[in-house]
Amino acid sequence: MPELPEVEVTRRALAPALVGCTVTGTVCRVPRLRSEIGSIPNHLAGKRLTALTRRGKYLIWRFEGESDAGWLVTHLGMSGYWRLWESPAPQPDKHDHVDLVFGSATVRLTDPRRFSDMRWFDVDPCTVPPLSRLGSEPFAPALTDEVFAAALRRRRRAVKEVLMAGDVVVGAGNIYSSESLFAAGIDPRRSADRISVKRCGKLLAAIRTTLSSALEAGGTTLRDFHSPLGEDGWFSIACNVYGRAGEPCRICGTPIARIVQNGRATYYCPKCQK
DNA sequence: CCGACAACCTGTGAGC
DNA sequence: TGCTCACAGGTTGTCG
Repeated sequence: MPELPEVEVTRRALAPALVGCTVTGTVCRVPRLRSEIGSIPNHLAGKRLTALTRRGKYLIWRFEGESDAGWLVTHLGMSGYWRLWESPAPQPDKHDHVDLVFGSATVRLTDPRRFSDMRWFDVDPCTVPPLSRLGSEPFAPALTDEVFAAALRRRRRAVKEVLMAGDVVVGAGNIYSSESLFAAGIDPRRSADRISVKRCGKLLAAIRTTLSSALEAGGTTLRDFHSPLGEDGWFSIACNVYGRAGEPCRICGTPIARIVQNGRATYYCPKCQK
């Protein structure tokens, strides 16, 4: 569900409330999400959260204890979200799987589809898989037009699939990949190695604009995304192509096309995107 | 090494 | 109303 903007919105809501606080309790109501999570409470008990950062769509929780420290890495999958309660959380509902209690504050992970995940790391998670395999952060200054173009030139594969793979640049999922390609006027089926340097620059700018405007809007085009502070189900961003198959392109009026790439729906304007 | 595809789950909306 | 089917934001593992 959540792409980079939703994860960053989550991070920004949780960090001020929780960084510096110590874990006083945990509850796991399911034995596993995508992987076993039963051991998580053992790792967290009594540790202080000293940083909450993000890499791609992963949240990285740095915990420090008296004698040991480590990192909790969480991912929201397709349908997960964290909700923050400053006072004791209400009775758990059907899909409320994990609570992390920090004194009077509780963060609760809810996820109907259970594709979300959490894992404990004793070493910096960015140095080991799967995070070590991730591509550049979209807003990293080191990701210049030239670097981006050079990376795309090495891929003989549809550019939409390259964006989705996340090993060149992270953060744009299925919605924002389609939207970015529309904004850049690039056909999602075009092989990544056949995009000019100039148009690669345009695509990178489009990815940045798309993600940052979603972020500014408070994070979402997603039907059932819930922000940690309880502002639910927004529709603050009107998509230009995603989910609009058959509807007229907002630029030229041509019906928006829907195709499937690598098992995922892709939307584009056959006239505006070449 | 790469690409195609299944798997992991539940919920929702469309069509009958 | 109620059934069945297709499809949904992501990642990972397997097979050819």
